Amino acid sequence: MYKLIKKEGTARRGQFETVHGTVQTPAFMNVATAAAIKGGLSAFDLKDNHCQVMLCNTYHLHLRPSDEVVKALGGLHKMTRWDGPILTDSGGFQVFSLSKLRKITEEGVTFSSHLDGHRIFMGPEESMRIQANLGSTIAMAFDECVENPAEYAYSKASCERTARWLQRCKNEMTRIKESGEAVNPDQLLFGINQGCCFEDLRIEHMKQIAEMDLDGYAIGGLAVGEPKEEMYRIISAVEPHMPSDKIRYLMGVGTPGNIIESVARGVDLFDCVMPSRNARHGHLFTWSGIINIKNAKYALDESPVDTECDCECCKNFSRAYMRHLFKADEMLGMRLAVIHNLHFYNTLLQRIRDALDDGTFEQFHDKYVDLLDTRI
RNA sequence: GGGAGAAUUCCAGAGCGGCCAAAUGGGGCAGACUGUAAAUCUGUUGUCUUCGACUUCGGUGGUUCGAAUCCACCUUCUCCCA
Repeated sequence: MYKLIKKEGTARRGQFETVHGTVQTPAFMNVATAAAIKGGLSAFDLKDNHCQVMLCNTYHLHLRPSDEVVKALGGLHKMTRWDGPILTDSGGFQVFSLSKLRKITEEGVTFSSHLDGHRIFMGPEESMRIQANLGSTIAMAFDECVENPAEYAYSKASCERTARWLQRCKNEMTRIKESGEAVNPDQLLFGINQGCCFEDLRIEHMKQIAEMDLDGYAIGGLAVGEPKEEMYRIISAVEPHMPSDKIRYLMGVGTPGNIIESVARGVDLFDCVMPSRNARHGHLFTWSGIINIKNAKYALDESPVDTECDCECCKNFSRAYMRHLFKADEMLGMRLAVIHNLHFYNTLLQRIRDALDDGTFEQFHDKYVDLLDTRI
């Protein structure tokens, strides 16, 4: 359950209690789509790098190894050896990202598997059943993430359908818990706000789902191509209508600057593939801006990736060595890079919490909001 | 000693008279990435200030309106026979 500790303006410092531990917020969840952090990291690496919540994906795990197998293995926690909170994404984002391979109806969505093309049907009930089998701490409602830009009429219809799907999610989760078949009987459910970039749709939808007494509220469908000013505008429009006694999660966001700006607008929880994916591609976050470790200028640079960082990579190795590992295509380079970026993001959120505790978040914001997103 | 073949832009390797500054890989340089179909994708890679111009395909001559492509010789390398 969410407990607000302190506010600075709209920004919130709080904590979120779950059966798998308490999350200090604002927090960043580390993405482990297929129950592993891409780049070769395990749950133990996440622990070492101050990760609070691991995020896994319903769709991917349903395909492989299948949620029945995960259930047979005792659930995600036992399988991955991660003992903290796990949030499972519902598969809703794949409605968006697999857009060329899908068909949406009131019942749900028919996908083509990205692995072998076979047809898969997933609706609210299927998503809830899969997430129950996975045994995550937090299940996300099955929603439609509408692409941007979108027609108003389509956004409205989609939004209303997502609201109906949410009720079905809630009903199905209740049914599963009552049946005694859930891997985690205390599994929480978060609802997801949609409405594209239309403030009235967003607000109306938010008011509607706020009445459903869910365990947390997410803002979805942002950072999908719209300018960041649009994203901030929507967050600020929706925020006053989000229950203040519930945790708020901005899905799929974002850059360090996006996170700082969104915390300022009242968001508590984030996730993003950016730190891990960009790390695999050689883009590393530092407290002075973003570097591309593959650039020739680092060939003889013996300084660490970031002098302020105390991750395994920065404590032990030079930029020159990291560049070499990337150019030589050595797995170690990628692993160290992912460790560094996740450590950076988790530290970023720690510093944000510290600033909120000290009442100095505004200064922190002004110093870092642009700096951290700058390519150097 | 005799014979056969080959030399192409950073590398490998196409090209075999004009559509060639020269395919395709690799390498190099750079860019993108926001609830992960992503260890992926894109651009660029002779010189000059863009259109365009200029100098390139071992070397030197030659044939031709035109040569990386044909001819002669030279150089180097590979292979075969002694």
